[in-house]
Amino acid sequence: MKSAHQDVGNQFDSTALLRSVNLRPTRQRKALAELLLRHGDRHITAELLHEEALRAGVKISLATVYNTLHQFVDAGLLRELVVDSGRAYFDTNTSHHHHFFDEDTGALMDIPGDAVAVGSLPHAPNGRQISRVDVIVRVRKDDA
Amino acid sequence: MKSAHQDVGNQFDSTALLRSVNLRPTRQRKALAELLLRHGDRHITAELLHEEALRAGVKISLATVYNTLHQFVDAGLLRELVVDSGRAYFDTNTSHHHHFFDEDTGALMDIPGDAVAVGSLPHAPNGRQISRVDVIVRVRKDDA
DNA sequence: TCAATAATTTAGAATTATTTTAATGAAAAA
DNA sequence: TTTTTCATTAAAATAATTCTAAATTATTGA
Repeated sequence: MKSAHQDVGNQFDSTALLRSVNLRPTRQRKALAELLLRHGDRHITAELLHEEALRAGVKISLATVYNTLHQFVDAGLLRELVVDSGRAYFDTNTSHHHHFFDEDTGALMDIPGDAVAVGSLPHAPNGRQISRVDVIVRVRKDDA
Repeated sequence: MKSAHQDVGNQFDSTALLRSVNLRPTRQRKALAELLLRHGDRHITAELLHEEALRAGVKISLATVYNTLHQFVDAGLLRELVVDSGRAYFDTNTSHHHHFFDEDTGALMDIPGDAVAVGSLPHAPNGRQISRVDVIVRVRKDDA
């Protein structure tokens, strides 16, 4: 039998995590943090995460999923990826790395380690500084 | 006085260009080809190109601008860029090069020559082949 | 040259992803 | 607790793009 407390057996302390980035540990934010960060690296859209939360029995609106994802990005818990226009992907891996993007399926994959090396960057124009370098390796079905 | 023929003094033959890629040289397609390809490299959105066409006195609908941009991409006359989710940019430079993206202003700039070198690419997963490698160097106002 | 055919354009409706609004509910501070 | 502040939500609003079906225009072949 399940205990009466809402202990779902999460392996990390989402409350502490949220507190550490100055976000109130609400039911919704804890649930999303657990869905997103419990497992290893994930690439997900707001829409899909919302569906996943609902399937997991979490009552949450799509607007809150959007809000929360953006707050997580601001807090450095997630990184936002732009690979096809029209939808935003969120990546739970915030360390420096690049991506494969499958043009046929829309799937995103991390490129392992430093398998991509960007040599010699140009310097940024006028009063600008480089904030990030994104490398997207687009792949598609082999025509062979 | 202007001649009675519709000779607007374009420096290249848009009709021939369109024919060469199997697109009928309609009034609208010729006008867009001229706006896009007359000058050097451009990065533009459908919305902005539409406004520019209207300002130039070309009667054309936004739907046609979208259709035409995609046809030009398919024909290899343009390249579509994805840099911020929500809007698509089209680049008149179809040769191999990369981009700066100014996160503050939304401006795109070509990165000159081979100022960016991508060393060692990983090979594509399973039955996939690499179709393109995009490098986007995101810049923002200097915090200094 | 001209009708017949096929391709293109268009206005407007529809779609998709996302953001905003204004009201209600929950967490932190007093 | 009570108050204050922050978060959530449903629903409406917005933005970019695509679709639809009708009207127009380009090309082809007599």
